[in-house]
Amino acid sequence: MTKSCTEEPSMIESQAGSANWTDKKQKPGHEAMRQDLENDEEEAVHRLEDAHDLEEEEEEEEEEEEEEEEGDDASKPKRRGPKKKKMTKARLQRFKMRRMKANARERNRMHGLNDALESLRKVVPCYSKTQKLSKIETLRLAKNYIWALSEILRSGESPDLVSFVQALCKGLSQPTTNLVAGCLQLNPRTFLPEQQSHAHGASVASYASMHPYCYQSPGLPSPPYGATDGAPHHAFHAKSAAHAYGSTLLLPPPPPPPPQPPSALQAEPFYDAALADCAHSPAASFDGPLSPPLSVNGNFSFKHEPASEFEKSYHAFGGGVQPYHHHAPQPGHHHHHHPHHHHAALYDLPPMENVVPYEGHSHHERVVHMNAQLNAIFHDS
DNA sequence: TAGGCCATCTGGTCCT
DNA sequence: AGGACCAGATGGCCTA
Repeated sequence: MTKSCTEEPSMIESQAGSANWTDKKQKPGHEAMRQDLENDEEEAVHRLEDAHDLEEEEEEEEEEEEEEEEGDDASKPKRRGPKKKKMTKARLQRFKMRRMKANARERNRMHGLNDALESLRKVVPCYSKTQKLSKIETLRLAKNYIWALSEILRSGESPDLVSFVQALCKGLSQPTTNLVAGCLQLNPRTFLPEQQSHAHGASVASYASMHPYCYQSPGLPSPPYGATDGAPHHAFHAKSAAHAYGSTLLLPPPPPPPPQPPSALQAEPFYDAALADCAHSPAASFDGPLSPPLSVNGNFSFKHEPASEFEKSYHAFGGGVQPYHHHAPQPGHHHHHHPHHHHAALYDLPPMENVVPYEGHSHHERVVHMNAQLNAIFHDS
């Protein structure tokens, strides 16, 4: 960054409200604040735009001013390079306006990013409006989730619950791991090596057979892949699609959800929004146009990461004990909404009662039901 | 108080 | 030139 001494943006930092904005941040929630900021921003921009009319006149004065300045500054060494223009009032105004517009754009951009992240939260396990996963944990969980589902398609086998949850939790912080386990109603003790044999007794598919009505599409919605490139749309093609693409796994859309008994809906308070969305439109929980097919390359594929810790622990849902890295980042103890304080530490052998089901029970059931459906597809076709 | 998370501002870079 | 994207800096909020 090359700052000229005459044009010093940091000096402008008191611009029309940046100080006010940070002050406001203290009070209301972020959502309310967002609106406040935008209002303030608009106001200020308008003010500046009004002031813009004056610029033309001042512009002419500037030229003269600059000439003068050149002359009487003989004591200082002359600066080489392009002549720096003095920050006159008009220029200052324009700079402020540019800066404010850029700030507004940047805010909107970040809001869009956050909205996208929020929609991602809704389609990975453990969504809750009130207890949000952090951004980084959302991304990690989503990555694991994609990988796990891809693996189901690739192998055509139903993973056992423990392995599935382990896969989901790979690389997540301890609190989030607890959360996911609780969310999927998995006894955290089953993560322990000595408990593995018990836990692996029940497969996802067999669990699904006991909970046939719990699948709901928002948890595993019709994904945004495959619609733009002629990839198979019908779930019936899942197996062939997965095989056809070899190491680049493409996830076909999941089968349509089975009929929902009213009870299943009622049991899903934290999916209400998603369910409502789904009621209006099957794709309502997704924003914008469909994305290209998901490629499970790079981080996920065996081909590219043949010995990753993730893969090893997962090993085709055969199960494995998730190692706990004590240096793993702790996502924090987050505001009012952070989930981490609501679940005892998984690795600390909490008493069972400390690990409460996460805001209902459904996602796990959706997952297992989906697995059962995938299995049915694999074995019937 | 420290640390995690977050929103915002900011200047640089790249692209159209 | 202007917008999008990015990363660094800053400061607030929250919990342990």
